[in-house]
Amino acid sequence: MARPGRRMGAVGEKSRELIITAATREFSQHGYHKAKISSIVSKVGLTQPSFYLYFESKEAIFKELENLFQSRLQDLTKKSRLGVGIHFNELSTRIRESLKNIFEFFLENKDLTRIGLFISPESKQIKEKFTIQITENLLAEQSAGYFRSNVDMAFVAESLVGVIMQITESLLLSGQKDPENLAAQIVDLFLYGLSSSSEK
Amino acid sequence: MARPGRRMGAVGEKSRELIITAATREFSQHGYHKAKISSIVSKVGLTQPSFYLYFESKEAIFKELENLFQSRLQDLTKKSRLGVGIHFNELSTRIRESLKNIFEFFLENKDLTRIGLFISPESKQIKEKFTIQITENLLAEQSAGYFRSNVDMAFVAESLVGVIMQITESLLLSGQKDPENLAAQIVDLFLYGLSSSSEK
Amino acid sequence: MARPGRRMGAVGEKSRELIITAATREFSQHGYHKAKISSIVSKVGLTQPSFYLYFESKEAIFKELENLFQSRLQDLTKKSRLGVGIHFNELSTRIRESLKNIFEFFLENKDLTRIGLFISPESKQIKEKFTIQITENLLAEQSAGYFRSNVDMAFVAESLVGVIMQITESLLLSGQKDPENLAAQIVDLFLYGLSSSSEK
Amino acid sequence: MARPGRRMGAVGEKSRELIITAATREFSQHGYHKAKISSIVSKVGLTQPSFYLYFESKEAIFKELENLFQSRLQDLTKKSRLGVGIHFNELSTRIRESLKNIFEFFLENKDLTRIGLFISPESKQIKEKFTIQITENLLAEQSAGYFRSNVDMAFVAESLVGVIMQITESLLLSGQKDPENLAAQIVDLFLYGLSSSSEK
DNA sequence: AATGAATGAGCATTCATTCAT
DNA sequence: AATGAATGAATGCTCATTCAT
Repeated sequence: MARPGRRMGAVGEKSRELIITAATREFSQHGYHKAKISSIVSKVGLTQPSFYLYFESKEAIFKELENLFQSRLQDLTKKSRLGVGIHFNELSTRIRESLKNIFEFFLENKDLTRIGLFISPESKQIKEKFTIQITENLLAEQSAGYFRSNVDMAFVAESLVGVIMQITESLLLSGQKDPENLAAQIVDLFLYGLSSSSEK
Repeated sequence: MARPGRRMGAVGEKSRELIITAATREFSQHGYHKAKISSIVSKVGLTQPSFYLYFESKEAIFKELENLFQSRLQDLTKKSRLGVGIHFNELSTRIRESLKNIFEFFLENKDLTRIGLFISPESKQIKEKFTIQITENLLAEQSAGYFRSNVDMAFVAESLVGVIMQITESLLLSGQKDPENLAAQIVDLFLYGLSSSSEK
Repeated sequence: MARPGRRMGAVGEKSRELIITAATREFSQHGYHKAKISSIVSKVGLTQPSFYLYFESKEAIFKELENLFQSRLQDLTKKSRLGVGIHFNELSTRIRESLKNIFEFFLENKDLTRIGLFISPESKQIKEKFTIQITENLLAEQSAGYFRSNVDMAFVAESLVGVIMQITESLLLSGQKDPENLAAQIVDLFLYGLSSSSEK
Repeated sequence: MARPGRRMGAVGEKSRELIITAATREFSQHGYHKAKISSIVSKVGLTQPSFYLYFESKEAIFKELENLFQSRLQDLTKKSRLGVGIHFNELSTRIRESLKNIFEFFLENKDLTRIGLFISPESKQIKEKFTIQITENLLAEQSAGYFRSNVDMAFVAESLVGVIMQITESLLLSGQKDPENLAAQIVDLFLYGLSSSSEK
């Protein structure tokens, strides 16, 4: 059994950190099953047993990465709740800002994002929590009268999450578009729809 | 695509079919790596080597399932191109119908859908092709004046695909909502958006 | 169990013959273990089970080929015993003739020869029997005064067999030299040796 | 050539050595295909996976044994080139000595020799190289006037190699004759031939 | 005379994990 | 803090062979 509660000196701390980084890359590139401990550890210049000095198991480090992603994402979402009483004009700006922040986080943490959103078997749960938070935000905004009252915000949240996932995978991580741009397009689409009658 | 050089009678054809079905379920439940050939064939009442009578390898049957999903999805999407000159009123009905068909297909082929959309490493490519077809459909509709001209249809297609994926995973396959309902909500959201100014 | 004692019609006889030929080639090219029944039989346009109509097993057909080679080789060697009372002058001619016959047989039956001499685990025994026959022939010739009396004919026979094997593998089957030529060189070497004192 | 990237201490070095020895025996007795990794390692008191700590694959260790045999044989042959200007009387003694050394090497490395000469699919190439070296040695000796000028030394080398192979298989490895004896007989035969006219 | 269908038996290889040092 | 050495457990795949038709 490994010693997860072990006291660590500076060197150990550094090794642990390096393993985390290497593992993030490895899992992101090869997926959970094809990722090899031996490969992770050799990138850092250590041998296999050293891995077990810092982590219980392959699964354990993977879960740690999942959690890391999830908690950072959560922090980000929490911040994005709109304050009450903002002007209607500011609305789209604020939402756009929130989305931009999320995309920027994804872009700055490509590998971790790939793990959390696309590789982890827990991705469904991760997305669910994400969806719930968004739903709450949207509901608040709907009560404030910013949105149509006859739209199911839970459904909108699911949709928004879907769009974010897809956009992230195909346009963001590939480098085709930048956060600002994507955020703007999403807001436009979700606020005004496609109908030619809403042409500005 | 059976093993090259092997002739098959009715019994063999049946066995092959049964293996396909069992494999679809196995891959859907356990993912590619954890799926076991032994498990697949034993469901059918055969032994391991029999598998290799009908398929080259584990990878080969998986690819066959991927292709099966993709080609069926493609057929479905092709059919959904709107004819020219329909009334504006019919538009949303027609789109709703198309979405409903897709969701119904997903629902009737849950396991295959899970493989094609969520398990296959090719899912990105599958979604890309799907997106391209949708883009084409949308562009035709945009030229016909049904949609705002200042919206990037490629982006809308990506978004739509994202929504379809997410909705499928969280609301459709879980049995929470039915195709009709989901199709209607999507159309409403995408056509009119959230803005309270578009409240009907 | 197969039916080796089975009555066969003309068609069966033909199939059996074709399998023998295909098997000879297959074993010659790939060795015993890598040779595949499926491969043999498909060359003939039959399916695997048909093989067992004519042969007990993979091992059985291989043994049959071994025996075929051995008995043909034996016949050849028996014929080459020199008649008594030939002139000393004729001696080398007669030996040369015998060797030429052997090489011609090898050349006309390349695949079978490869099996008998180089592939079969029984090749040692085959060569032993061959050696014994040659020893007998040589002893008769030695008693007749053709050869030095202070040379061990058993040893000479072993040597001769060794030369024949090596020459066959490296110069004959590869097509570099012809039987006549090889036979002549061997006779020259074995009769007169290398010593410059025997220079003619 | 150990597994790339693996460091080894004294214990590992020892294990590797033991596996080499066990493998040599196993391949020699059962041939390449019937030799089992499990059998090899269990002789050493290790389990299957340990094998892969020291060797890439079954094929890799076999090739290593082939190379080992070949390089040792080459060293031996190189040493046996006769110095210039030796007395004619010494000639046969020197050749006899060389042959004796080779036979002694074979005898001391029975299993390795069986692999290199009789089991390896590369045996033909191994013998070819051996033949080339012998040819060179013989040519030098022929130029020095020790041998008849009208004999093709390449052919003699092939013959000599053939004799050595056969004698090794049937008389040496079986323990029937000793190196000294065999060397003497070969020299006698090759130098003076059988002809009763060369009777001493 | 031939074959479609199926299987038993076997074997190399991979990888996460442990432990004494 | 790190590692050399070793292993348990698992699994995909091959091939000769059988048998009912």
